[in-house]
Parts: sequence; structure tokens; C-alpha cells
Amino acid sequence: MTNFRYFPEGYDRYMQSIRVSIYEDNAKLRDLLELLITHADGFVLAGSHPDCRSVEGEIRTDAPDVVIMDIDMPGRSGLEGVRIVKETDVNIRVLMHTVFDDDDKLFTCLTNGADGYLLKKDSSAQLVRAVQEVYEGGAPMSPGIAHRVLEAFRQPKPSAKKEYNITDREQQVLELLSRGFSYRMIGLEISISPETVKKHLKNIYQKLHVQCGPEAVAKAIRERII
Amino acid sequence: MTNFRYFPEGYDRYMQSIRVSIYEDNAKLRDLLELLITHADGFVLAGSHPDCRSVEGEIRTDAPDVVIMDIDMPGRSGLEGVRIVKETDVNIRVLMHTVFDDDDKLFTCLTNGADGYLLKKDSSAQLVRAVQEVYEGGAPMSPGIAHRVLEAFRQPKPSAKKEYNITDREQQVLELLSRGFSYRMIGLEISISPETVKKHLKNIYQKLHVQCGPEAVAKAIRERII
DNA sequence: AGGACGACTCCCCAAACGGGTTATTGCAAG
DNA sequence: CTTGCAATAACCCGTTTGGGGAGTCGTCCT
Repeated sequence: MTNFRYFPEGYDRYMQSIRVSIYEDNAKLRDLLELLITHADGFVLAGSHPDCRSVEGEIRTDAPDVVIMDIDMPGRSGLEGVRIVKETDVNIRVLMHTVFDDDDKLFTCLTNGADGYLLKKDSSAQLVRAVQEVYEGGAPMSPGIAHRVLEAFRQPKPSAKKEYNITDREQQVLELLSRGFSYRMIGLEISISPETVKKHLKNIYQKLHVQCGPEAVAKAIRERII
Repeated sequence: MTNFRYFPEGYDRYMQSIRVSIYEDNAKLRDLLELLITHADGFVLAGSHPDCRSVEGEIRTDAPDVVIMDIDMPGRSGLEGVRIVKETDVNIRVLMHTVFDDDDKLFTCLTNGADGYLLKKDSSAQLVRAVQEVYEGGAPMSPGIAHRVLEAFRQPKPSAKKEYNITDREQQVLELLSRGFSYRMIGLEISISPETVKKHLKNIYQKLHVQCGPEAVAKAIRERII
């Protein structure tokens, strides 16, 4: 974190300011954001646009370090916007700024490459701090958002296994199947008859409501059973 | 965020203070943390321990709202510690506080249920703020940590697909296989002969270096090809 | 004592699978 | 313009898979 206070007054004229572009369809809010950026120390407004329709070109001419991106915009949403910005130049940091806090939009943004996710209800001061932080390689998120991101990592493993009543032995067989073992090889591996392997798999298919090996493996992995 | 300044002096005597337990093997740092918590407004020290050996019982008697957890401790690491705390009571927030910033330890913590991850190089003020934030349902993380968490969501999809030279058609066939379609059904679905389906799968198995359907599906899902 | 259930084994049998081989079409890169 | 490759299709042939059913043994719970 650069501590501006340790520099003499006016020092920032000699250092690189952070170039910020804004994408926000609401004119009033966009004006407010522009004001915020132009008046904050160390920032300069690189561009300001009401939608993402021409984002590829705008990014090239604006040459921003950080983009503040709304989601709900006419023509092309910020979900696409962030993907396009990142395809144009991965070094540009994209900070989402939206009212949406549903998992669907959140994780779409993240997979598309967003570097931060702020809700509009957060304060202006927080937004300015977030722009600084995202520029410095951080990942600012509203508290509730960060919490949901971490929740995505939690293991729903034991519950899923219990949900389908998969036994330890069945899980073991399924795991070997997913590693390319045939019934016979699985039998040799865990010292049971291939017929028993088959029986276990029959039970697994019933419990998971699937038809065949590949489908069972897919479901087991997606539900984190194996 | 509760704004204490709006309450009359001494108001916090009437409100619930946040109970904090500390797990930290370094005696000097532990003392410092104790001091920090006892002197901060709105916090009360619920317990302070040099390791996680008896964490189950301690959690019950201390009854903390928030646990500050080091990772590198003798006997039982904080990685296990966080898991055990969460198994004892999911409502207790666990804030990791460590020097480690490697992906391995980080993501182990997160899957084990950690609610925040601060590096020891962060300031005391940040730590106090983080305890408050984690108590309020946030997920405080050091900037670099948050960034790496978000990076984990980025799609390595196209690269993995390119890595193995899987074509669009092959991906489509593989996806249907993972949904329980037989060769014949896949053929009907995408209007090609089951023999062609077989041919595609033969190529897929070669490209992915696998033997059979289940293994191919497992690899494809894990490598995010499908 | 009886019942439920997990783990285990075996049989029959039809369908599905997977390896090998060969061949045509069409498109794109060299 | 030819070489390469994806996509298509077909054949043979042995093996694997998966759906039936029928049965033993041991443990845990009622």
C-alpha cells in the first residue's frame, strides 16, 4: 500500500495516476462516479460510457488501468463486458459495481475474470478504496459477497454421500471405476470377485438414479462424492 | 457495520461484546493478540491457547463467537483446528492468521471452513477490523489472498481443451456420454451414425490418454473440458 | 429371536463397448 | 495443389457391461 501522506504536497503530479474507465447506464450515477474519480487524489478519468456495445474499441483508446463495470446495461451486459475487457487486455483490472447479489451473476462475473465485486449500497469512500486496492493487485469485495465466495469452497462431500446412501465400499469401487479400472481390475485391486464389483455398481446406479458408468462418474464428481 | 460513535459513552456495556478465542503457539505474539483484544472496544477475550490439541473442549468452555487461528502449531495444525471448530459449531467464525500464503494451505483452510484469511504482516488495526467483519458475516482476506481466491474461479477451459486437441464435436459427444447416453442414443441426438460416435470416442480416449468412458468423463470434468 | 442391511458370490444372457482396419468427403494450411 | 486432419461411415471380433435373479455370512438394532 502506497502511503501518499509520506510524500510532499503535490508529489502526485509527478507520479502515475490510476486511469479509471466507467461503464454505467444510469446517467445520474455515472455523473456521480465521474465526479468521484476526477476529485480523488491519484486517479484520472480515462473514459465514461453508458453501455458495453463498443467496449473493445473504447478500452483501446481509453487505455484504463481499472474499469468500474455495472452489470445491468442495455445492449450488452457487464457480464459480457468483463469478459471482453479481459480478452482485450488481461492486465486491466475490472471492478464490478452492481445492485445484484445473486450467486448466478456473481459467479458468472468471476469466471469471466472480474477482479472485484462491490455492491452499489457500499459507500463512495469504499468504492475509491476498492479502485486503489484492485489496482494494487487485491480483490475488493463487499463483505457478504466475499463470504459467499468462500462458501463455494466448502465441502458438501459427506452430505451428498449420505443423501444417496453411498457406502464406503461403493464409493471405493466408484473411485476406481473413474480411474479407468474394469470390473475385473477393480476386483483384483480390492480383492473381491468381479461379480461383486458388478453388484456394487448395480446398487450405485440405482442409488444415484443413473444408467451407466460414465453418468455415475460424472454425477459422483459433480456432487463431490469422489 | 455498527457505528459505535453514535451511541452514548459506555453504551457498549449494555450490548453483547464479541467473544474472541486465540490459537497461536508463539507466546510473544499470543500476548500481543490478547492485549489487542482486551483493549479493543466491543471485544472480550474468551480464551487463548498455544495449540489445538484440546480444541474441542476449549471451544465448548470458551464459547467464542470468533476464533483467531494460526496454522503452524505443534501437535495439531490450524488446518485441522479450523475443521474441528466448524464441526463443533458451524456458527463460530474462524479467522486464519498466518505467515503462509501458499495456495496449498490456503485452499485447505477454505475447504475446511475458514471464514477469513489474514497474513501476519497485516497491521493490528486490520486484524481488529477483520474480527469485527467476520463476526458480521463478512469474509476478510488480505488483498493478495482474495486475489488468488478469485483466480481459482477463472476458466482454464479453453486451454485444457486445446492442450488435448479436443474438437468441438468430440467435446459434444463426451458431454452426452457423461449424461448417460449410449453410442446409439448419442448418434440419434446429434444425427450421426453410432459407428461415428464410436470413432469420436476412440479418438477422445487416445487424446486424453485414457482407457474407457468412465475414466474419460472423470478426466474431462476435472480438467473442465466439459 | 428376528429383521434389516452391507458385503460378498454366482449364474444367465443380451446389449454395449472398444480395438483394429479401411474409406470418403470437405476444408484449410502449407 | 497436395498434404493434413476433422467428420463421417462401415466391418469384424472379442470383451465388458449391466439387468435379471438367488443365495451366504455377519453385524447391528429392535
